[in-house]
Formats: sequence, C-alpha cells, structure tokens
Amino acid sequence: MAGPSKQTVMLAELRKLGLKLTSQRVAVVREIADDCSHPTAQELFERLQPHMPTMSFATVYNTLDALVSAGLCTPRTLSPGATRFDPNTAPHHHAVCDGCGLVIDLPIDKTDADRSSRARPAHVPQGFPVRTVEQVVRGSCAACLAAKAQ
Amino acid sequence: MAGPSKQTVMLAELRKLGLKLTSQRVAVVREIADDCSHPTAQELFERLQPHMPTMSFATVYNTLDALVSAGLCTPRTLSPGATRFDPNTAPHHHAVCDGCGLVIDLPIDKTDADRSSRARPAHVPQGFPVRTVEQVVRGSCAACLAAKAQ
DNA sequence: TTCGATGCAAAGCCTTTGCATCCTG
DNA sequence: CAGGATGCAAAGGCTTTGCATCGAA
Repeated sequence: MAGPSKQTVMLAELRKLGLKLTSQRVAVVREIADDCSHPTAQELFERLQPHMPTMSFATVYNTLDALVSAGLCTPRTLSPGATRFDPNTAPHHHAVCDGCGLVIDLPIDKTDADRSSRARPAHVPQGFPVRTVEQVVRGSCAACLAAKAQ
Repeated sequence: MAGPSKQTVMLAELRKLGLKLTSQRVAVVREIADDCSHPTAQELFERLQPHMPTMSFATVYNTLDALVSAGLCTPRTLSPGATRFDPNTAPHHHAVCDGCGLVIDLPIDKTDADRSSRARPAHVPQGFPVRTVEQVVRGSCAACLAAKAQ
C-alpha cells in the first residue's frame, strides 16, 4: 500500500505528457490530489489564491482539463451548479444531496461490484458501447436534513 | 392502459395547484408531456417560439419549475451543459453519451428492480435518508461513435 | 532561447430576477 | 376586476477564449 502519493503520480503523468510543471499546476495538483470533497474549480481557486496571489481561474481550469484528459481526474455533474472534480479514479458510486449538491463517495464492496458490474446489459440499446455503470443515491445530507427540520 | 394522456394529467395537476392555465403554459406542457428526448429549456423554447412569437425563456422556465414542484417532471443534470427535463416520473435508469450528452431512458425490468432497489444500503452514511437510487450507464451513442470512427 | 503556460479581461452559455403590462379565472 | 403570469431586458453564476507577457526546460 505504500506506493507513491496520488499527487506524485499526477505530476509524473503530466510531465510524461510533455506538460510543463509550473508552480501553478503543482499547486492545483497538490490541492486536489487527496481531496475527496469533490471541489469545484471556484473552490480550488479560492483556496489557492491566498497563497498564490497571481493564480487565475483560467489556470485552474487549464490544469483540471489536463488532469481529466490524462484520466487522473473525473468531472462530475451530478447536481445543478458548477462541475465538481473527483480525483478518485477507482470505480465507485455516489450519494448526492438534493439540497446542497454535496457529493459523497460510496465505495464498491464485493457485493456491490457484483450487482453494478453485471447489471449493465438490461435494455441498453444496440450500438451503445458502455464505458462505466455507476449508481447515484439521491437524498439529503445531515446538514440539509437539520436545516429542513427547523 | 387507456387513462388520460400525460398532458391532460399535467394540466389538471397545475390547475389543482391553483395555477392559471395560460396559453403559454399549455403549450409548454403539450411540448414536453410525451417527449422522451429530455429536452433543455432552450430546446423547448426554440420549438415553441415559431408558433407562439411572444413566448419567452422566463415563461418556459417558470412552467418547468411549476411541473417540477408538482412532481410531474424531473430536472436531470447528468452531463455538462443545460439542465434536461424528464416527464417520465416512473423510476428508471439512464444511458448518457459522453460525447454529446444525449440521455436515453432505460426501463427497469423485474430483475433490475431487484438489483437497484435493494442495492441501496451499502455504505450510505448514517443520517442520509435515501430518496432514489438510479443507475447511470455512460458510453457513446451511435452518432458519436460513427463521428469518432471517421 | 523557445514555445508553451499564465493572467487578465472580455465574451459566451445557462438561468434567474425585476418590473411594467397583460389576461385568466 | 384582481392578482397572478407574461415578456423583456438586465444581471448573475460558471466556463471558455484571446492576447500580450512570462518562465520551465
């Protein structure tokens, strides 16, 4: 389990693709590599800006696009509003809050894997090659539940 | 199976909620009631505008919001870009094209129902009441597949 | 030194909002 | 007739783009 960190892998992959490792890209990669909160570009920018006053939106998007193209990060549009970025490249499901759009990773255990991987065939049209099958669990997060109760 | 049409049901529900049945609302309802292509507000507007020159975006959104609030229509944000509206209120899954964002309904058969309804519990956190569980099948539609091949 | 990357600002989509006017009930 | 609904236009979020400047390799 003690392999290279996620951020090391990401930076190595970007370099392998011939992309320059600018300080801005390194900063974005460090910020998102181990973040399982599915941040938006806006959120990443707001976290980075204080430490790097010249950081711009365009660069955040540029770096995220590079990571997505490299298959190191997945853009998620599971709820209205800004695209969220997910550094977890292992297959997994998501719980999404109807109220605030919060996205929670749901690991796939053996039982789930059986269900979701094999559930694919039914009714998917001919000529539609399947890349992934995910489950989306919609409901309310604890915070929104509490807010609604008041 | 010969119940009232979907559009009749929608209009009756809107009236029941005390909303006025303006010609604009009737037009939007007629346009979306039996449309399984998951149109965007923009698309609905572009279809209606030629026949109803004064139709405005605000009214399309207004009517769609009313239908959503009434539970007669579901907004879907399964791919980047505009929200798509789904008049199919029965539980079902979706196939989504990575290339163009096309959304195809996948009916739930008995076997699927068993899988998806029961698949819920695993790893969903405490205090997260579940409203729905859907499957999202991602891949490529026939048109995008053909376009890529060239 | 070179060519790609950055920062800035403007433009582009999608959606919401404010307000005067209109029209259903 | 009254109050809700409409149309228009402007504003508001999110994202992309263009271009002059900068800096990693």
